Amino acid sequence: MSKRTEKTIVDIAEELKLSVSTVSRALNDNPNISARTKDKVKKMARKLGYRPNALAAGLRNNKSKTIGLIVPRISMFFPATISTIIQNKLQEYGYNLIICQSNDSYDQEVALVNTLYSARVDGLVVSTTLYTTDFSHFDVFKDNNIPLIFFDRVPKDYNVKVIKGDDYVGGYTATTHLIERGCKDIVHISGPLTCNLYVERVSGYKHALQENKLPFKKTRVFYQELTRDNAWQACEKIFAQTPYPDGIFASNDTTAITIMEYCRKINVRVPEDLKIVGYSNDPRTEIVTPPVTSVDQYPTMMGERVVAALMELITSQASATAPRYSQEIIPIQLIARESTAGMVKAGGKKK
Amino acid sequence: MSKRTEKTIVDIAEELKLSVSTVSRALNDNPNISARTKDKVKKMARKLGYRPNALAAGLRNNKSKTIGLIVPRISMFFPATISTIIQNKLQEYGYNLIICQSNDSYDQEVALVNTLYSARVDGLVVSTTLYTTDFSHFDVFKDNNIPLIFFDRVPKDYNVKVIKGDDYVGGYTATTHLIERGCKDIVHISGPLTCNLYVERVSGYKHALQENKLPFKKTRVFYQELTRDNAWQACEKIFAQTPYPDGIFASNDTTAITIMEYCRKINVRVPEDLKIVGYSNDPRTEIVTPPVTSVDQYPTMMGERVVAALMELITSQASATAPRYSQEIIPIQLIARESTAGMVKAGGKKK
DNA sequence: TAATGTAATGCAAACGTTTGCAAAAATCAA
DNA sequence: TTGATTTTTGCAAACGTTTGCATTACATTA
Repeated sequence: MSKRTEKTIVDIAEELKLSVSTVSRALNDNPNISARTKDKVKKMARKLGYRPNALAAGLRNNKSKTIGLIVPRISMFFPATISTIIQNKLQEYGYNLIICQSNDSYDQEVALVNTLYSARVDGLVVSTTLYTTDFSHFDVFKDNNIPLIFFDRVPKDYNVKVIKGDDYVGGYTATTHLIERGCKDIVHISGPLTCNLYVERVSGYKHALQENKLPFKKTRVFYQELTRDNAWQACEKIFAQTPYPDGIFASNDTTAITIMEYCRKINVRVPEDLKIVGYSNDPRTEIVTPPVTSVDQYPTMMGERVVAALMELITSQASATAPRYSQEIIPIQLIARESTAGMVKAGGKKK
Repeated sequence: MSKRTEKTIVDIAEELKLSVSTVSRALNDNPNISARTKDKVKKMARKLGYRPNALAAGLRNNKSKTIGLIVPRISMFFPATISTIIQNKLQEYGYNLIICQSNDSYDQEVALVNTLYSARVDGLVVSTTLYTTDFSHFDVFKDNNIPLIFFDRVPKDYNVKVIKGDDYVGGYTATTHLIERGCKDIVHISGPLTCNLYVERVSGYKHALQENKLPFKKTRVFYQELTRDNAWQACEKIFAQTPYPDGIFASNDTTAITIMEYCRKINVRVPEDLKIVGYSNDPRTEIVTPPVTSVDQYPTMMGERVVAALMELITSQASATAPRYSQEIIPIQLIARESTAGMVKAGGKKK
């Protein structure tokens, strides 16, 4: 193939009548190489167009200066934002990031974990699939003491470093907000309970109802992948019979926005007849009419904390005594917008 | 560090009293290893928890089974969608993808190109910075005959494989559409002209005007980074004096949506008083009120073509005779929505 | 000038694979 | 059985770095 132009430190060494070790040290600014030699070496490196081979260095050092990231999909606002932060922060530390998407498929996740291990990443950051309940495929990383961090969608009962949102409080806050605005019959559209964060949000929802002496009705909670299609279908069920609910707490913004669309179609007014709260504070919540109340998860903060924690793990890797797991909780904040404005009318509404 | 649990093919070989070469071949399904040995080897590999070291293999083979991708940012709809496609497709071919963001900074782009080269990626896919006009930092890849593909934001006057949208036709179609809907005074908000695709769209805009005997006025074209803030500021200028335009062709959807927001604030009705066309067919165009007409760029098709082209380059790499550059153009399609509905009123409008 | 200490460089092994070539083992025909 | 094939395995070098240890060059002091 190519024109054999790949220069190595050996070429530099020969050119300069130095040994490869000296060249290597010079390029790495090793203190016991004289300034003069360093200079010569670097000049020659530039002149020859030398490019370090990270594979070789990685093999020798047993570290790749590369971090793996697995998220369900990078096209969703929340993971996308976090990926961006992680990527940019990591770059500052001189690390590359291999971003992978599991597409919410357990099998793909397993496969990715293995190839990332093969790539000898120096750390792995994961937000799991909706359906990951067995985490043993991550054992390789634990067993080999390679930094492993989960964020947002984190494992239950698997000892590991975790950075998550305050989902219980999120669910509680969203529901309480609806109640404060006068809602008495609140539907909750949740993700599947295989994913623990939804369990917590449901639990927050439930407690808010209890605290306000409102009944928790099983028929008022939906568990489904939070896609547009599913949201639409849920609406068809919800509005197939009266009484309509007067509030909906949706566990993501896609769902919330879709519900609004449906409401427009069937002439249910938001917020007058129905109040809606979404989750994640996706920027789309601001551009729809009316703007949707949502729960901000501080993705920037979460991303920064992930990188900080990762770097701690990496630097403390030698002292294997440090606890390699802990749970860190990022706060949430409810952003009230028009979709939950005003008080609901006394009598409620009907078809 | 770790507990020295890293098993290698040497361990397998010793355990089985075979040579490492046999083990290596067995694991790679080399045809002249007997089925029996292959079986034994694979079983033992599993038993020992062997994980191939991609770095070592990469060093030896001079290929990393990894592709680099540089995009301005993965949080924007178009590059995000394409990245997703590329990632998923590449996975099928057994390649990893290192996704990097230049954040539209030229210096970062240069740095990324270098580290990706160091990582010895087997190919590089790029959508450049808005401000990249010198492409010499990509020479390393060309010189070493490593597959290099640009998409969407592609270089001008730099011989390389290019897959781009039909931006001239896009600009032309969007403008013609506005004219057909009755607009006579059309503002165009373009990206900076350092990025060639905007040059082409402007040129399409211009020709559409000419063809319809409408004057091209310099004061009616804005060149700016297409952010929300800039869009808002542009609106302040545009609507600071009468007559208002009756149509705006914005070169991205963020801008189009922001304009609509501004119009609502100052009580300009869309589409009655002003018609708006965006670009990229971001899903947000569908959820705003009114939905925004936009130009679909078929990101899925583009992503698939990128991967296809990449694979061609990789497999034909040996035969360095194949032309390593060419231009492929992905069609566009105007998606008409409410923001350009109806005919504009005869007399036009004013403050 | 010799002795001593320090600063700078070199040697060679190692990281875990793959692969061309040579050698051994198995198979077959006579 | 022997020799000729064919199938299967092994040897050893190579990929481009880094690093512990040994060695050389230089500077300093007596």
